[in-house]
Amino acid sequence: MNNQYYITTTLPYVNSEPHIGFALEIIHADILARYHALKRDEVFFNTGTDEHGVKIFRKAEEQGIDAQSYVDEYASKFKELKERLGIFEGLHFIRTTDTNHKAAAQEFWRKCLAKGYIYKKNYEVKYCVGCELEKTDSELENGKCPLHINLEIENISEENYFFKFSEFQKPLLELYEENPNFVVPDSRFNEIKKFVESGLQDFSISRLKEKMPWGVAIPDDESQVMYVWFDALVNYISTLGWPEDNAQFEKFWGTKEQPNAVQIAGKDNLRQQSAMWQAMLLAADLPTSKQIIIHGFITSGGHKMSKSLGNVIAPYEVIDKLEASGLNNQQAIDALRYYLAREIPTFEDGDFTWERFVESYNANLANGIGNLASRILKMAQNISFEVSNDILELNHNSLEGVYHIDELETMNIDKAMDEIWLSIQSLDKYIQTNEPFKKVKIDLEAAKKDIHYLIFHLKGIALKLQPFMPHTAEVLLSTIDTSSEIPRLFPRIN
RNA sequence: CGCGGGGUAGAGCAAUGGCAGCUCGCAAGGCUCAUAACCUUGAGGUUGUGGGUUCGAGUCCCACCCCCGCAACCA
Repeated sequence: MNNQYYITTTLPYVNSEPHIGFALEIIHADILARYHALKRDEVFFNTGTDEHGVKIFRKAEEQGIDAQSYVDEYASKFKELKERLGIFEGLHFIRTTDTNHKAAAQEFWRKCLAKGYIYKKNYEVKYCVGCELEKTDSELENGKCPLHINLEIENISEENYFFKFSEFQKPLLELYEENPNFVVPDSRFNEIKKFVESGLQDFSISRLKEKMPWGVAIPDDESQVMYVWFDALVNYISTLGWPEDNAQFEKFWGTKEQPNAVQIAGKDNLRQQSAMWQAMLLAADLPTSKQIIIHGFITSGGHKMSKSLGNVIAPYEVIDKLEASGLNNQQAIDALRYYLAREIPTFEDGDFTWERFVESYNANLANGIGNLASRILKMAQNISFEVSNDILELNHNSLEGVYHIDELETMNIDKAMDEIWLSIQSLDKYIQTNEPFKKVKIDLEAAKKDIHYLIFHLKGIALKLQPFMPHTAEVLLSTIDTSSEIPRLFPRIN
């Protein structure tokens, strides 16, 4: 049994406001982090912000402020996610502009360079004179800039540092071979295997400083800065204090014999996390990750969220809307957490619309757990039910000996919640079948037995809800244990 | 011949080759502890199209149609 649990999200790029897709990722990670903390594992939970690169440099220029002030402002917005989404207390938040991160990225670079995996090469840049910007192939249509069809694209050659990705085909395939659960779900694992099998090309990992100074300085070369990807990926270990704090690094990141790091990422990040970053770790002679969990995207009304479609959903917007419907902040957070964890399939794309949200909220939170708690607690109150010791002593470690949720061990967050809602349903059925509300008038002892059964199992449900909906779980637990005033967990909304 | 995922009830999804199911929504009945909540029952399907294999196909094979991603230095 492992006593250390490391989990990290990817770092969102700070060129826009927090997006509900990232809320999904951090909430998934949070559920796993909380789950392991409840199992008494020592948890290191990392997130942060990716702050270098040309896009940010330009945005700051546009706004007429320096890049550092620009990223400072955005980083604080992302830091707020912790409070605004009810994230785990011990969350570590790293910024790629942190001094220790930059130093770590440079040390990482030196290691790769020393091993001979970094070299210089001419890099062909496609440049649109009209936009005065570099363009990638995917941005071009028929070899022309779609915004300036009348202009020819110019090819400019510049010297960049390259990473010898091509040398890692075999090592990566071996890594995949030896770790049959390296990437979940299987469909994504197959996708990355195919990609690696099809051949790897070295990629550029630097930019000319004179054109784009907003990056980590390259050791012993004043003329270039690191390409944002290279420095950003290093955050997963710089957050642990690598390279200085080797003890903490090994404790949480693990060793070559026993890798320990779990990473969660969106499907757009499959290659970067499960191939490029792993190759970089191998190049630097460091342990690889243990597992990469790939989640899907949230669509909005069946379409990819995009600014031009105007269907982007911000997590704060959902919370504000719920508060306007009469929920308090904590209830709103748990309601959002519920939807993201249960209604969005853990490994697939899922849809978010306000209509679906309301439907699911009313069915499962208001009518489900909310109403169940309310009817059970009311019956208990009516007969002045006294909480017995076996109920008081019930805690998360007494659930089948230790805290354990099967479906969470395999990262099936939505399925884990399905199980909980099956229990909720079965308690509703129990009440209907046994009718303790009738027994009260005929046979008080029998009614007490039923109510004891109900309260006991309601507390079990509350314990299982802890990682998913921490506030709801806490309210339920304290209400049961202290027989305090009956809360209305989730009022109906419309 | 670029790669991958998908098409099943109004919506969202599930079904080792063996009676096509679940949740929401909808309708009827029941119950009164509860937040017009809860329980039971019901309606709703030619499983994208056309072939094939098989005693038997949503599932396997072939062809086609449609949708959605990705197509690598755009993080």
